[in-house]
Amino acid sequence: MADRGYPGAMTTELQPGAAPEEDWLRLDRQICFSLHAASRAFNGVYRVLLKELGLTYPQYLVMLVLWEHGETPVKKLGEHLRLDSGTLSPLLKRLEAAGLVRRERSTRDERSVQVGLTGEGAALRERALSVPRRIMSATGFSLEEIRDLHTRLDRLTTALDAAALEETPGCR
Amino acid sequence: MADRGYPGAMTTELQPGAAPEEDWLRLDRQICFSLHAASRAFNGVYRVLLKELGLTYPQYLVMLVLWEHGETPVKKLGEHLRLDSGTLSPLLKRLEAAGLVRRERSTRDERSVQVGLTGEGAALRERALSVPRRIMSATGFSLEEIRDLHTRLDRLTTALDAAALEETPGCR
DNA sequence: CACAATTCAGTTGTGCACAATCAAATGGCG
DNA sequence: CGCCATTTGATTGTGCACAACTGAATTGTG
Repeated sequence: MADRGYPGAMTTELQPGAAPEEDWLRLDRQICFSLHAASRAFNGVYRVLLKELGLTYPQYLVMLVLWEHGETPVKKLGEHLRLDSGTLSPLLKRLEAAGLVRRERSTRDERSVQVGLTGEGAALRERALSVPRRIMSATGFSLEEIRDLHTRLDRLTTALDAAALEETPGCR
Repeated sequence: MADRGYPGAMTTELQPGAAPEEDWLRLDRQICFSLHAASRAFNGVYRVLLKELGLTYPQYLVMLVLWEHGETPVKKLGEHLRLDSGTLSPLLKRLEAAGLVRRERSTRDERSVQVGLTGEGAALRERALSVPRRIMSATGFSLEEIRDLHTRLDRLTTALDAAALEETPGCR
């Protein structure tokens, strides 16, 4: 414990191109790792808050989409949340088993499955209203800071997604 | 796709305390979600880069610790990475099966298991040296931006961890 | 119409995250 | 010594993430 801080910061002043690759290895761990850790820390707080709603964090994300947009096909849910059917199918079954959503095949296109809210699922929204404020206060960040962080993270995600596509071996 | 931007930004100007809780719900999705998405996007890029090393991202994190600190007990690994034995035990077994690490019970304290590098595991470090630079370039961020982001994320993680402890029902 | 390509959800398999529980080893105390 | 709390890793169970594959339905093309 108590190993916060930059392990590379003590060795060199890190001018671009001047640091040996050794230092990058150490700094790197801090970059990717801090994001990883922040994501899990967020998950931990949500876990506590959402337990009283009977939701996991990804299930909460699905409910947010349904509360905002109403009935939605699985495909669209996946686009909103960037999740594929391998993740969504079992997750939606659990939400259905919990009585929060309905799943039924579209009559127009038999390939599509429409996901909608049950009365219970729609009612849960009221109890979820306090969650965002409590999360906000848990971060200790101001609204402006959160916005700024959000902008940076979105930029990061866009860049990383693009890089992953270029880098993928069978894709050039 | 193309739903980047703040869904709440069009409705109100979001002065603290002035926005109705409805808007918080929507803004919230963007905050937690952008972090979640960034984390998975990072994971995606690492997945591509690390495939040629035969490592997953969490396995790479373990190797980073071992390359930096040498032989380490499981307990210490967990503290460095904030992971418990339920995650580490099977992960380490896979690394052992891949011939990259050794696991052996300490002779001093039979409860402790020391994890060390094999020759192959130590040699892998050379091939991993280029990873951080490639990740850096994938983000498109400057060193300064990365540092700044790192600082914010660490602050966020610390605040969230503290909040989770306070919020935990059986802990007050 | 027939047939190939595409779209969409589901299934399977692997791996990570974490809570809960267990068992063995250790160390302290009477 | 005998007993008990603590430490430490392992195990089990649930749920998410994602790749690869399956199969049904739809669409495009000749």
